[in-house]
Amino acid sequence: MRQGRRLPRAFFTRPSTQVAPDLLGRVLVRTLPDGKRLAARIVETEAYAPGDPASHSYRGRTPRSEVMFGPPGHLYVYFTYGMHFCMNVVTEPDGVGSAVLLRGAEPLEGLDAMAERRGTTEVRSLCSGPARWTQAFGITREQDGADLVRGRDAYLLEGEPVPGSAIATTTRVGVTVAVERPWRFVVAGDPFVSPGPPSRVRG
DNA sequence: CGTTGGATTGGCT
DNA sequence: GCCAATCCAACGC
Repeated sequence: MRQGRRLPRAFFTRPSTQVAPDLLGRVLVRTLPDGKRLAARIVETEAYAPGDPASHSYRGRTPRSEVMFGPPGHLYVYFTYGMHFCMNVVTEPDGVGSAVLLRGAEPLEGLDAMAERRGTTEVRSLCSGPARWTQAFGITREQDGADLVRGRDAYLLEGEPVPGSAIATTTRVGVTVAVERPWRFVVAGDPFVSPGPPSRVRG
């Protein structure tokens, strides 16, 4: 299956609210330490913007959020709830704290390795949910800051972008502030989207 | 330095 | 539907 070329730096050098819907249909590839390759098609994202009270960048640079303020096209990985990792794609120019949370994907390649890490063979439980996906892909603190444009650990391929008419928006999951910003983007009706708030298809 | 609660998940009622 | 698991960032004193 052909997935095209890597997404270039310029793809990420835009507002997170533009990058988030544009990431749907793209393919995240992971090279495990043993050389095995995993791939999945993105179906669910969330945008976190500068000045956004829900963003880790809202209160300025901290050791944790530092990568968010760095150059675009890098991975921002954080640890939460004492046991889970979540991964983001850094957006906007160097110096701006902005990113897109990767929340869900359709497994394409390396399902056996994903199932082993996840402890289940249920395909819809492998990468549907931000912490499930990082576990399936073996993404931890060690990949925080990884360069998706030039690196080998993880990268993004063009895949097939999803047209606006097939994208639905909702409020962000688990976010109690800034509910007026409907910045969760999903492929409408896709079975690999995790359950979430009621969605509305874009016009 | 102590407290609080989180961009979650899975198991149990 | 409810809640425990389990770390640590951020904030207040």
